Amino acid sequence: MTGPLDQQLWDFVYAYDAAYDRAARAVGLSAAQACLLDALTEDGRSMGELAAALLCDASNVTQLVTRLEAGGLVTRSADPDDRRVKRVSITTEGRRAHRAVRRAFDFPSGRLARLTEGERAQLSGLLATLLAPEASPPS
Amino acid sequence: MTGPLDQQLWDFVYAYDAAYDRAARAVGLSAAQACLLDALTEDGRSMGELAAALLCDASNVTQLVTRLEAGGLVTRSADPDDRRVKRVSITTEGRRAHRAVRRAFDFPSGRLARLTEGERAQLSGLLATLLAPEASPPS
DNA sequence: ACGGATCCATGAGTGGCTCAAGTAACCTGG
DNA sequence: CCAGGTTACTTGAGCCACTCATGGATCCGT
Repeated sequence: MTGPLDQQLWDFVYAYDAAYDRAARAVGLSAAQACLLDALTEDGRSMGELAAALLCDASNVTQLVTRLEAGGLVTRSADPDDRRVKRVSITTEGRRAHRAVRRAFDFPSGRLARLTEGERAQLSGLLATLLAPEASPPS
Repeated sequence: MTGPLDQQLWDFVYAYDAAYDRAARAVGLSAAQACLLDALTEDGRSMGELAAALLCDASNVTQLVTRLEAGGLVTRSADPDDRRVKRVSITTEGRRAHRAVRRAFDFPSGRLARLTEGERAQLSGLLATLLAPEASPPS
């Protein structure tokens, strides 16, 4: 019993994803790289923290950071208190790229601008319901 | 001026994507492969039609179909009327896998079930506004 | 100081994706 | 009818994201 709403959701998510990908690519980044930069708003995060934030393997972060570092958007430095830990900092150019992606990613703001203030409030309420954590099953 | 609604949209899309990926992977497919099977509801589509439907390169479709064919979910056959064209058909097992993905992808139905009928109608209306094509610029 | 745990890197492997070049089949004009 | 252009797909090279297994360095508790 798959209704038109399911299709609308699919289409919306598809458009959203495609828009983000285009925004990142316009700045010369992949979506994953843009996400990593976004996770670096809080500067000086460790590789492990980034992996946790991005819900992926630490090894994946290593490679993403390596590529971003090669592009000069990010730097790696050993934590003085624990030399196992590498802290990643975003460079000035990295910050610029990050802002450029956010600017190019005009899909949400552009589309939401079609709604009235009241409609946005409605949507926010509906999303809050949809996003609420699952009811946890009894232990 | 990025508000909480933007964050909610991001979170929703993220959860939606992750759920689809998990559903596909639970059946032993990638998201892209599941999408291709989904595009094969209309059977006997050509490679080119699939590429157009998936908005990707024909070469990409070749590889996806090759892998799906190796898994026995799909077959390739030359079109008798135009031997350049390859028509792709979904096999019985392919149909089964496709149904399994749709069943495992319970995110939309599960979450939408939290809404009342009226709320779903609201959401549908909002999405219709958000998804409407851009106003075309004057020629 | 030893042994286990933690953090990260490396290497191998899979897949998705793109572009450029190739091949086979079709089609059209002379 | 056949030469040349077009179309449909494949192949190959290359990049990136991602995972898993392994390894090396550092830390920490006993």
